[in-house]
Amino acid sequence: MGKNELECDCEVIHIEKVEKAKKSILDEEKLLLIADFYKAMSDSTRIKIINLLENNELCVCDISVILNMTKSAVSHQLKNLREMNLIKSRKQGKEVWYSLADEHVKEVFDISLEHIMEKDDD
Amino acid sequence: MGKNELECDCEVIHIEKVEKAKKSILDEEKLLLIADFYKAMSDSTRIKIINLLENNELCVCDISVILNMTKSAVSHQLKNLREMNLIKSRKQGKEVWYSLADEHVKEVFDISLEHIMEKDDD
DNA sequence: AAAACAGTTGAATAAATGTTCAATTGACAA
DNA sequence: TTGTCAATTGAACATTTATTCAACTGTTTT
Repeated sequence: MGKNELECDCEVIHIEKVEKAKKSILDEEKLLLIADFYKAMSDSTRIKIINLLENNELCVCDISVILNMTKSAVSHQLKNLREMNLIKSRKQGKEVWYSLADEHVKEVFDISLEHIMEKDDD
Repeated sequence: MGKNELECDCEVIHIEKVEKAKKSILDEEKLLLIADFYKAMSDSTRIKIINLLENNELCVCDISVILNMTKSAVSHQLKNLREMNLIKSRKQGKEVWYSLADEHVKEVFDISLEHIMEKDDD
């Protein structure tokens, strides 16, 4: 009685299954990092940028022209991607050149592309 | 004069780089699918659900108990995941059992976990 | 020093998204 | 049939997020 630690409105749960599942849960912190990692790629503008930078180093202006967006909008999204360590930048004079941070990003992108293509076959 | 096809406020672009980059762009349609795929995993509740289902088949009630959320909130997110083909369900009596749709999901999850762990080392 | 330009930033607006709440569906038990 | 419970649903609300706009940095050029 008193305050139930569960906010769930369930009567019956499968105790053993729940206990087993609880053991395989990752740290909340890690899960949040993973969610943020995906969040970085979950926007169409950002995924287009990643696609562009997969094999190219480009400046903000170039990306803006290709995506037909203002430099401001692109810059905001580049900031997002930079903060998530998905891309890196290099300043040269007035320009800032962007490229992917590492091979991991490419790997994940490619695997999800496979996933998408596979679903297309259905 | 006339309507410029570019909304970008740039004066100078790097034509060759831009042309080369344009050639490697994937179909807009595919890019949107990939973004949506990531979107499905970009929420903390949904990523927790995926983590739970990685090695377990659970019903809505179980998940609600473990995540300490209402069945309604969980059900809404399960619907999202189902519509994105990340999970599948099986009805048995009054209960609905959920599990991951296929190995791809697991793969992508594991690779991004690696990615996160690697960043931790910095 | 001043003008010009690439890029960034913060605040405001507009759009998308997650959770809550109340009502509903479908399966089982009495 | 009636009641109960697992699960789903739609609408409302609250929060997050993307883009726009205007102002601002910092670098190069004149």
